[in-house]
Order: sequence, then C-alpha cells, then structure tokens
Amino acid sequence: MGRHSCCYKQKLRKGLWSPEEDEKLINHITKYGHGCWSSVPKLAGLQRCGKSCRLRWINYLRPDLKRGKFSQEEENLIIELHAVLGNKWSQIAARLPGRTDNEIKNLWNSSIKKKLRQKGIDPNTHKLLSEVDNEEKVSATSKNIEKASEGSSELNFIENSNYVIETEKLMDRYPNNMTSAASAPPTHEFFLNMFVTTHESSTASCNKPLDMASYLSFQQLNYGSNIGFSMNPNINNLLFNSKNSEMIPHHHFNSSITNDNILPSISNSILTSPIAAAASNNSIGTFTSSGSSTSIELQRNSSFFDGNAFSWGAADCGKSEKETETDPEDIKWSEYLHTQFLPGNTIHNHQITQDLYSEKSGIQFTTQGSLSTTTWLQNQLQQPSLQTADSYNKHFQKIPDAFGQFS
DNA sequence: AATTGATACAACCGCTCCTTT
DNA sequence: CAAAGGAGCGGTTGTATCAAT
Repeated sequence: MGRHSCCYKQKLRKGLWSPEEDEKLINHITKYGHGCWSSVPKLAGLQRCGKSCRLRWINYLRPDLKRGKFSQEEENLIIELHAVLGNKWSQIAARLPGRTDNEIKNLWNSSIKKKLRQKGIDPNTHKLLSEVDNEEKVSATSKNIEKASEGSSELNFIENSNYVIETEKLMDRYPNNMTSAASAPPTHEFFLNMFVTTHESSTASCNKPLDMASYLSFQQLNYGSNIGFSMNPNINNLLFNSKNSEMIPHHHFNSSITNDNILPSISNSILTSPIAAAASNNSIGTFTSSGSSTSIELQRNSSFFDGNAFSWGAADCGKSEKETETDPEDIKWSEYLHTQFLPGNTIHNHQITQDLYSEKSGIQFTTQGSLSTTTWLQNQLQQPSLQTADSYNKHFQKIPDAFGQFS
C-alpha cells in the first residue's frame, strides 16, 4: 500500500499545522468524530491528507493528552516496558495514560537512550554494555567451537553472576541476544526444559540443573543499583502473551493457562524485566506443568518481594474482577468531548482508564488487586481525577497560547 | 550580535495488517 | 481468493529553540 491514496492529491499542505488548521480539526471532530480519516480533511475544510489529520489529532489535539515533561516514574516505566516490549511504542504508550507513542519514541531516542548509555547499559538489550561486549565475543567464539557438549543445556555460572554459555544448542536457541526484546521469545520447549523437566510439579528454587533463580542470574539488569531507578511494581504484574504480543495482568493467570501462553509469557517478562536481577537470588515460585496446562505460583517468599511491592502472588488473583470493556469507538465523540474535553469538567478516571486500555486486541485490565498495573495507573489518574481534568485545561490553555504565538 | 551545535519535538514516509468489496 | 483501501506502527527527517562560542 504505502502512501495513503489521499496523499496523491495535489495541493495538500504539509509541515507544521497552523492554529487555524488545528481549530478546524478540533471543531470537526468535536462535532462529528473522525469517522473515516480519509474523509476528515474534506469535511473539515482542510488541505491535508487524512493521515496527517489523524496524526495531528492523536499526537497533539486529542483531549486526553497529558503533555508536559515526563516524570521520573514515567521514564522508569518506559524503560521497564521497553525491556519487555522493545520498540513497540504504541504498546508502551497504551500503558502510559495521556502519552503518545510518538512522544515516548522521541523521549527514548533523545533522552533515555543517552542516559542508559551513560550508566553503562545498552538501551537495546537492557544489559550492561560490558556484558554485551562479552556476549559478542562469546558469540564469535562459539562459532568456532565444536558441539562437544551438545545435548546439555547446563549453564555454568561463574563468580559475580556472569555467565558462560557452554552449549551451542543454547546459542542456537538464542541467536544474537538472549534477552533482546526485539528478538523472538524463547520457545515453549525451552522453558519446559529449563523449569519443569525434572519434576512434574517443581519448585523453582531447588531445581537442578538449572533452577529459576539461577537462570535469572543471566540478567545483569539491576536498574536499582546501576542507575538508581525505583523498582516499579507495574511491570511485575504483566505477563506476556506470545501470540499477540500483549501483556496481560497476572490476575488472569489464575485460571487454566496453556503452556503456549504462559511459558513464553514468563520468559519474556522475567528475562527482560529489571526485576530479574533482583529476583535472581531468591526463590520466587513454583511452576507446575501438567499436560497442556501449566500453573504457576509465584510466591512472596523473599525479602525482595516485601521490599519492592512485588505482587506476583496468587493471593489476590481471585479477587480480581474483570473490568467492563468499552470500545472507545463506541463512545459517541460528541458526548465524549462535551463531557470530558470541556475545561472544568471532572474526568471520570474509570472511564478514562477504559478508554486507554480497551484495545481491539482485547487486553483486559482488572480493577482490583494489590499493586497491579491497573491499580497503579488508576492511582496516577486519581491524583485526583482533577489531574486529568487539569491536563485538559492545560490543553485548552495551550490553544490560545499557540494562537498567540502567531498573532 | 551572529554563528554553530545540540536537543526536543512535530510531522512525514514507507510499510504491514486488517477489512471490505 | 485477490485487489483495494483504511488504519496504525515504527523509523526517519524536518524544524524550532536554546545554549555555547
């Protein structure tokens, strides 16, 4: 497809949007919604392509944008999410209320990347740069090593938790980079091998040859010590659905889960999360595999969990209630805008949360559960609801300000 | 005061995926 | 089933602003 069909039309404006154009677009969408984006410019009286209108609305004019500088918490969350999701900016943005993928992408490229490098962390792999160098050496060397130890999946951990990958088999499973979020997730079979081969119901902390805690030592990710990031509880509750690349709050794992889902999920979440390093010295739970399903209990059995509000535990799983999902598209725009967009109106964080998280992919966020992502996000929104309303006000203030710049 | 470089942010481009015809 | 079109995503480029020289 490539270029949008409307872009072929002549005399379409490009470049920065003028306040007049913004006003036209806002007025149009306020009254009629965007509907088909390709028809928006014509209906709104704009010499722009629909794509440009969409972008302008989503990235700048949309009323629920927070704008302003990113907080440290937001930055931390972005880093943690990036460790899991990679450059999936839209997915990252979906978990940061009021932030756009573009905004986050820009922040990452202009600021966070640099900060991470300064702290000796490779922004792509979220590993120590020195480790990445070592890996490259190991990778290069391994190509010249015969498959002497083929069949063994053991890993020898050397002092200081550095690791040596002994088997080419393992390297084959993780070409280039074991933990790169951009690379394919570890296979279902791999984690079966890693965690549940020795016992049908096994306790991770005491399994040999490779228990979970040891395996986590792979990760030298320790943002807490390396860069002083706070350990955010948010990501800890997210597991990964390998089939659609969406994260799922852990609450939903209480029911039957197939290995196809859960193992890659665990792998992605644990392998790439900053919690991994911190968790590496602790037993964090039990994996049980039976037939096609795997149950997982991640226990609060270490100081790590207590110290950092790590809430994998199944204790609150049963309490969760599935939030009623609302498709944003079902919301009548005029109503939406009149009730939420207009300055001074109180924003119902409940609805905002739904708007932000009800995606076509069907991500289901729960409203309860201690320290769950949703809870955290709700907390963000609840400080107070007026915070969001305030951002709306700021938005409206910004429009006349913008006009002022040109007058 | 003018120039240059760095930075942040806005917007565009090309692509893929999905839906519709 | 294939083609066309719409929507969205991620990478890249363009531009405004600010600080340093």
